Amino acid sequence: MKKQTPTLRDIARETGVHVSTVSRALNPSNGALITDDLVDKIKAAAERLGYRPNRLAAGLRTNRTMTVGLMIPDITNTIFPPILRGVESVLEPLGYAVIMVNTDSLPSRESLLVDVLRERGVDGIIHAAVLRDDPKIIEVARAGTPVVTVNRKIEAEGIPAVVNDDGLGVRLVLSHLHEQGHRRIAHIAGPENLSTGRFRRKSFEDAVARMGLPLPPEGVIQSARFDEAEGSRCAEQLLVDWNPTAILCANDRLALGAIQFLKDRGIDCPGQISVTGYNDMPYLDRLRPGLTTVRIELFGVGQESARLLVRMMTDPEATAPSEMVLPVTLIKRGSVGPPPAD
Amino acid sequence: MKKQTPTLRDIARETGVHVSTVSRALNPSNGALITDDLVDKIKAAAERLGYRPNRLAAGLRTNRTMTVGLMIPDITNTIFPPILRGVESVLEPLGYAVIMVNTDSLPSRESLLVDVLRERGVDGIIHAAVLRDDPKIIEVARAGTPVVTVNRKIEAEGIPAVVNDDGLGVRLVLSHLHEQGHRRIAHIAGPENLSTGRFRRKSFEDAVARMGLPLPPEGVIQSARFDEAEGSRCAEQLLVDWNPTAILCANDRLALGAIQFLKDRGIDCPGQISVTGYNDMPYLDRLRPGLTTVRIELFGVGQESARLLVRMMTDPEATAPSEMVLPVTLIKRGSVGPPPAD
DNA sequence: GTTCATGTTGCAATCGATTGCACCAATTCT
DNA sequence: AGAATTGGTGCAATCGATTGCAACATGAAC
Repeated sequence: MKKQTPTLRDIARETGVHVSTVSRALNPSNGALITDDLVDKIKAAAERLGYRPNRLAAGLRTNRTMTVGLMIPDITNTIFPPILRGVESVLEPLGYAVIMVNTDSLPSRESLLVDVLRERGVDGIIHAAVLRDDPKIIEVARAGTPVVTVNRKIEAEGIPAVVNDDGLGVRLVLSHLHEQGHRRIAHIAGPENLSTGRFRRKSFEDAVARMGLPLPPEGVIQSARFDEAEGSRCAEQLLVDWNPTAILCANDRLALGAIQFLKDRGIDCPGQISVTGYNDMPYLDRLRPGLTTVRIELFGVGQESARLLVRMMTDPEATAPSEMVLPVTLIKRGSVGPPPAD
Repeated sequence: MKKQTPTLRDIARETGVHVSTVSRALNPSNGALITDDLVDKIKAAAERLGYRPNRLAAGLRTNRTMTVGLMIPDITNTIFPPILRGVESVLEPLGYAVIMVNTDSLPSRESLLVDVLRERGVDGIIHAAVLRDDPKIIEVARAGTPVVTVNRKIEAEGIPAVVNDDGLGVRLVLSHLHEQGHRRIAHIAGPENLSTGRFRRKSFEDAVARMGLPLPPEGVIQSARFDEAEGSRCAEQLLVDWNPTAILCANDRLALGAIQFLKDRGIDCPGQISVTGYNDMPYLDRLRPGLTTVRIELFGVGQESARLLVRMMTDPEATAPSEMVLPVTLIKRGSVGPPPAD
């Protein structure tokens, strides 16, 4: 009843030649030249039988499966779907499939999932969930599997990274706030174990210092996670410890949480306190107030990382750029206004 | 430099037994019993060498790759990430990996992507992007690959489907609108080639008829896509052709588009026209007005479909239920109010 | 008419794990 | 004590595609 999928053998029998000939006819890059007539005949037979190559078998022999692994923290986080589509947009036309896994930013899961990918013989890994300390992926990269990191980078390890220009993004927001007249600008920083969190914080502190603005230790609050609840908590903390006129948040979700907190307290945004986000999640323009934020190139980041990986996979000797920085854009909406007239 | 990953052979050499023994020791279900001492010794050696099974090789022999395919229209559509996580939450602990592909609801892509999955020997497919006419997936199912459809179903084909109770959802919304006093209720229907679109429309028409409400042909507008632009277009059309006091949209994005259109025209929602959505996308509660909608169980749908698929994959003889209907909830927010006092 | 180059195809090993079967040893049964 | 059972392990074929090498045919060169 269930008919077996046809193999090279079936085509060989059908056309009266050897399987190796069929293999070469169907895959010109494989080796010797086959007579045009024969090639046509074989291709016709393959078509007729509905032949589909068995990538398991090919992969076993060649060590190339035409599948790549994509590791992200959590696909329900709105910034990742566009990245995935970007990755797919370059890999799929080339014949690659992608196995995606969610690490939830848990080291234990990450380690486990790397194995899941390796067992399936992925040709390379795009890693968008890099943690501060990440021995496993480094080991994999050392063992010869091409690895590209996205958004976050592994310090000092020769693994290429595709990132957005976070330094610029933070400076753009800061300048905007400064122009509006803000001087006491606080920061809700992202989790310490994520390089985005650390890097944006450092960019903030550097830029603030360079602009000569005041920044007491209480002016920066460390969040534990990139979510709304943490945003609310940190905003409250800020209001207790300091009295900023603006809060620059390390991402949109923290900003949404902060704004929610202000609203609950009856504090007007942007009337009394301005708030900014980072990433430009979808639908942010429909909120009240619209969130002023930094747009990063998600799709582009996905594309570039995939292109980089393809280069590494196809030419192991190619020297990959260690870092690729994509531009960012400041998106002005309603959550920023001039500070209250004291 | 690049060290080869260890194989069964390496463990066999290390422990002085035959590879088949190693295989059996590491995989008890495989066959005969091995002495406990030997098992321990082999496991220790495997651990020490950092052995990871090569699923390609195993899959080639057994026809089971512990990989499943997940087909969705577009992961950037917010309803799909939770479904994916639901699927993953049951498959991953069982050792399955998932290859996800985006069809963009294009028949050509769908057909191609089914092949992408089959070439990689997936053990089953969860299909959340079923089109009205879908010969390819039917063929695959007939050939013996377990297939489960999600949200949308293939009529009359014995392929089990996991769906939300759309009939109930539509009735809940309609009753709510009716209670608020609405009598002229229009519908922006989803694309005709998607079963969600068709089914919700039918549910709407049936329920409206049963409630004895008026429904001229102009009261239902057919959208071409589930997106905001279509929502706007259809809303405009409705206002030209009829004058409803409420618009029941086939999904949230259509509703958002409709509301945006009303806002642009200076028509108050819900003051002059009430609007409802369907699906309960994230962040809808933060919009102005908050969107009244139907919450469907996305994560749950993912889980159930995965459970169903696992059953089909592990026990080919098991009779799968043809359909599994999950409950829905009406979520009341600000976009619905009483109709204007004429 | 050999010899040699060239082009085309077949042969067989290989990738790593699984599994039916054979085999041997230790135990149990009669 | 000899036969039969059981438990534990090895042997070798197998899954489907790839690929180095051998083999052959053809035609050119001398």
